[in-house]
Amino acid sequence: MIDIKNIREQQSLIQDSLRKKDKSISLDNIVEADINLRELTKKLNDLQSEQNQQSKEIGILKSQGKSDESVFAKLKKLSNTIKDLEDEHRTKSKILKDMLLEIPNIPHDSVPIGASEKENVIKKDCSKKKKINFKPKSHIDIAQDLDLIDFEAGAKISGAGFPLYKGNGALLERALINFMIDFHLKNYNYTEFFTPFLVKEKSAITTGQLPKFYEDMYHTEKDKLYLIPTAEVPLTNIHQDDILEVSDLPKYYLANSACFRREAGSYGKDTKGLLRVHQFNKVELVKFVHPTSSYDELESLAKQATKILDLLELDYRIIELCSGDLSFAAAKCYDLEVWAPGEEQWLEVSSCSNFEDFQSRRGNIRFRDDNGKVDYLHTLNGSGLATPRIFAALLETHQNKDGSITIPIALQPYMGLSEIK
RNA sequence: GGAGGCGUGGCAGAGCGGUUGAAUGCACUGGUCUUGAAAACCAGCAAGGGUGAAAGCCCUUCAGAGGUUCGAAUCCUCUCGCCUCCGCCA
Repeated sequence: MIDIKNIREQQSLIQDSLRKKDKSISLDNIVEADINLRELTKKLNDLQSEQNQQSKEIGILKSQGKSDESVFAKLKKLSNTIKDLEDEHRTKSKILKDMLLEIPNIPHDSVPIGASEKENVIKKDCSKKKKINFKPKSHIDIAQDLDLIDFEAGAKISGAGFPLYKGNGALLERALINFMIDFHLKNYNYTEFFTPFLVKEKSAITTGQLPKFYEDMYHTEKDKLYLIPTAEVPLTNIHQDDILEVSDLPKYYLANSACFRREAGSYGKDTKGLLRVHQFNKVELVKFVHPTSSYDELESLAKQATKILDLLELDYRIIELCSGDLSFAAAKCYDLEVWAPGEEQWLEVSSCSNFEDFQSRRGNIRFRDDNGKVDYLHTLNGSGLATPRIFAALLETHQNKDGSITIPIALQPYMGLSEIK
């Protein structure tokens, strides 16, 4: 959420910035609603002040046994006027807040300007272009040949997009998760969590999934809970409504979780295999940091995630997203993509974003600085990493001509195997 | 699912429907004292909004949302959370 005060003071500047993300955005309605609301607030405050004062006087008189009931009728009228204004105020604040919740975050100045993913910038290509001197199979064929995933059974149980990992496939999935968690814990100062997978609406508003992307989320009708699309949601909301001490920052949190995505609007795209599924596992990294350090933290976050790819011996590149491709809540974002030689395409396996104070404002996550001043902190998150596409790229990259898969050395202790055949 | 209890400032814990944003204690911050520290003593110590150059002034907030009343932390209703007992269950 953008601070209404900023919008008020520099509407055109902010609007121009937002249009780098989405050309159709206008702040006119918001500014008008804000002016309107403040007028109402002032009127209401004045009346409340009057009411408070007069009620106090009555109290004093009464304590002296000199109560004068003749003013009651007048005050009753005032009281009713205030009630009406309060109703109006409530309604109008809610409307303004709802409008603000629909406004995306402002892209950072360093973000390249562009309308779509075509204008994303390849920041670094770290692929070694490992030679495969035979026609590589797709991960779907490999998984079927080695009996790692039963897509049909998954579809029977839950529908398309719910892969059923089996045997060494299930083992590989588990190994990947454990390897990644251990790597982050061993090398960086993270606290591990295991979170709820269902969250309240409020939590999904904090991180920016709601209200705008309601259609993308699974939710339970009776209890009005939402299945998390990423552990970012519960992790970030750990500090909902908290005021942290500056000495507690930065805080680094990590969790593996199942992630649930309806993928509404992408029917027919990547329907086969592991490239786009409704449920997958992801190790998520979340940072709560001081506002002055958040861009340094973003660089280190992205770097950290790439180390996993190095250790898994995968070809990857780092993409700097252009303004038009930035997600709703992000001010700046790097995507990591791995090369899948069977599919012959780059697969997004991680998104590392700085949200600045966008989420902290929504979730009321603040810190007290050295001077005792309270302010919103900055939040970041990054996948470290999402398994299904890693799983796919790993099979396709490390396949051998005889159909077997060589397990990267870093993963072997977790598999107890050096190859799958 | 049934029965009951509870929810007040960073924490603990008062609070008769009327200057209660809220006693008191602890913690914290500043000061006095001390060679230094501790102790003692003094002072300060919520967040949000509006207005203002600032000091200040005004408003809101005692889990959340409504209601009663001239006036609500205090009374009523609902919701949420926590605890205890019973039932069910991994």
